[in-house]
Amino acid sequence: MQEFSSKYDPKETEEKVYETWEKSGFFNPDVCVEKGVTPKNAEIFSMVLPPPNVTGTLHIGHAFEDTLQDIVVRYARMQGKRTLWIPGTDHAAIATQSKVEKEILKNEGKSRHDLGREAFLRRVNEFAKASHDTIVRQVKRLGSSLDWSREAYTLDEQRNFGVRTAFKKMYDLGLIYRGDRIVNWDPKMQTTVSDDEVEWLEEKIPFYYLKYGPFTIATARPETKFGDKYVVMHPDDERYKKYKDGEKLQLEWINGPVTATVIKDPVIDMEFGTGVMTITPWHDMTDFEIAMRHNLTMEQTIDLNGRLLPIAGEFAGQHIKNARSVVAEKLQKKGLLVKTENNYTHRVATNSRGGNIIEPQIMKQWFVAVNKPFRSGFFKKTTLKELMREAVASGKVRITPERFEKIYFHWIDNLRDWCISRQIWFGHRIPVWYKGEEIYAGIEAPTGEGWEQDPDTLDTWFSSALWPFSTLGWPKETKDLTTYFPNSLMAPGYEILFLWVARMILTSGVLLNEIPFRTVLIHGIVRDSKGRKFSKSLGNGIDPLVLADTYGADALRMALIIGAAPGNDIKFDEQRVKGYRNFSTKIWNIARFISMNKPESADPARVDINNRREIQELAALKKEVTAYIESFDFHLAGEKIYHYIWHTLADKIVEAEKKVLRDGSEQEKLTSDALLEKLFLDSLKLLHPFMPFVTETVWQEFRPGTILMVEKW
RNA sequence: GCGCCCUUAGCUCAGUGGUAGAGCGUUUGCAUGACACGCAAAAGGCCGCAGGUUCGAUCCCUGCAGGGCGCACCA
Repeated sequence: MQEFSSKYDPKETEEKVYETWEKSGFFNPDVCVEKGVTPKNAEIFSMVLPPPNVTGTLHIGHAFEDTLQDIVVRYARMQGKRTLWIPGTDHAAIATQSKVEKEILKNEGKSRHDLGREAFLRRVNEFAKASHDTIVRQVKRLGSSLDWSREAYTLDEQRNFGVRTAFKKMYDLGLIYRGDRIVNWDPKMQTTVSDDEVEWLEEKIPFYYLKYGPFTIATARPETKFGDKYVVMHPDDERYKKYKDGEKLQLEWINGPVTATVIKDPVIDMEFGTGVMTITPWHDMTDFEIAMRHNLTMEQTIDLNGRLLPIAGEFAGQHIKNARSVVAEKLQKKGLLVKTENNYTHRVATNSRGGNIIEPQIMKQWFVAVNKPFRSGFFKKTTLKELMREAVASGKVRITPERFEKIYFHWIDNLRDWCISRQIWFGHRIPVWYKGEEIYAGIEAPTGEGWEQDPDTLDTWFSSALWPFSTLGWPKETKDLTTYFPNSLMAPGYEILFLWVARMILTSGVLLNEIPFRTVLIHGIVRDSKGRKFSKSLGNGIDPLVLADTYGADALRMALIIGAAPGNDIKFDEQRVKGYRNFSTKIWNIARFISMNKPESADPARVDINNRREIQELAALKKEVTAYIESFDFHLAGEKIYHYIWHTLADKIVEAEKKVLRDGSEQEKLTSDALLEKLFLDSLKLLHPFMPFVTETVWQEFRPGTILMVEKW
């Protein structure tokens, strides 16, 4: 055994240890089988890393997420399971594109159009590659035991083939369609975004009461109402009983006389405002639905750049955000403004990627139909919505903590068709070609002249949705797919339960007639010490690598895990990392103590210690820790083992050993030493999933040539 | 509006149907065969409020208050 240095330096040792693991090949379950570490018929444990976006670097939330997973994976591996954990990264279409666009604009004053599609994409890919390399380095630094030989990227060749295949299959089933529907349009980024990517922000604005013929209507957005020619009220509203559904009225409006039609619809809230409103179906989701129900004509008022169209008369060409006050002014001049309420709380739709205001538009886009019945071998006749619900309701997929199942169902109930086409360049090109009126959807381009591919790309979540099986080689019937699918576990944060988890269940159900994973372990968000989210604008970011370098990745892992009950947010406090750094040192010093005081003739095999109380105590602890890990209560498991090592093993047993060394007989010394070493090494095993680096380092000092990572639990 | 969660020691949080635990912090000793990133000890809590179930509730139920979040969306 080597001499233990007086101080444990995590920074120095951790990188070396990771190299040892990588060289061993044991991150790859097939190597474990080949080398006889894992039996061929061992139970399977498989998982895919939620792929980090290639938009820069990892933050502390990734460190938390990766640690959770690494604990499960290391535990499974030590349990003797055939354990696979696949790494990868996500191209994150819109997020990455907008990041690069901003950078190029800032540094070179050029837009993506100045560069052109091809040159711009080259730039984005370069950026993505650099981010990827940084991310991989970071993930390794934190100790994640991933099988790098199977690394995937949501935008690589293999995954692109999967995306095209998925699109084609769902198109053939009638589950992907092209249609004119209202979508969330970001005029600044010039693209649609899905409902789940819209973020509603509150703002205080004036609320206008306007004279609309015999009615008074209330609105927060007079600047959109030029084309309003339907006036809607509740069928049971006594106040407006004398107006009949479909009745036509002549009235004076912003730019002159219009013919208005009365519509009766029960969505109207009689209590709100005056109980009457006019509708703008082209630019409002609710209005659009009313118009669809009553088969009304719809007219565009705002163009795709956010400017008013000729329908606005004298205001045509004005940007929508400047129009409100001038339109209100004109209304007042015409005597149409009844009153203004100030300080009205309004919710504005913004794009969560970039924060621009959303102006809904009716556009021809590609959608996934969630309410359309279709036939599917396993699920019989169903809809995607039912399929998603059924997978969880039946218990085939278990979401834990359980409360997230309720949230999941609630979301499904309110789900609308998913808009999957984006007008950005970076991403999977939609596998559809046009020639005049002809449309061709296929995995490969059609033969023949004159076909032109759809210029749009797919929502990034469309490719992420395939992740649990695209990483295993689907659509090819690979050995990996038959061996490792469905995945045992998936461990995402609750903020992507809908964006991602639900959609993986969807695609897997349609394309493979199977659930993508058996268990979903949901975790919370890491917040700063004041409870705020980490964000660039607040500048409160903490670099996990700086922490790992200062205190050790082990310490960072412990600080993130202990005190974090499943699914709960955690407030991050650097003090805690420091505390667990001290614990690493403690372990190092126990090792030092044992090696310094080892009797010359020590041979553990010669002494029988099986009946010792301490052995049974540790066995009981092992049982407890195991149960906690099995139930995903890592915070309890980690605390237990931490407490045992420090306050029992070090404080009690090591102290007792000192007495034996001083006063005991030769035989007592041998027994005591054997006992101590056994207890120490066994507790290292229990701690290994949590603090893989110190435990491995110390283990290899005591058991040269072996690797703790693949020792039996 | 519908739904989910939280309220426990100064701080951050675990936890259990039998009147409570950790880390950090605080106080007091201590250079004791590894460790001051340490050792030994201590102080500190009507477990948000009000009812109910129970032999017994911090834990289960109901209501209330405060805080957080999700969905829907109010024109």
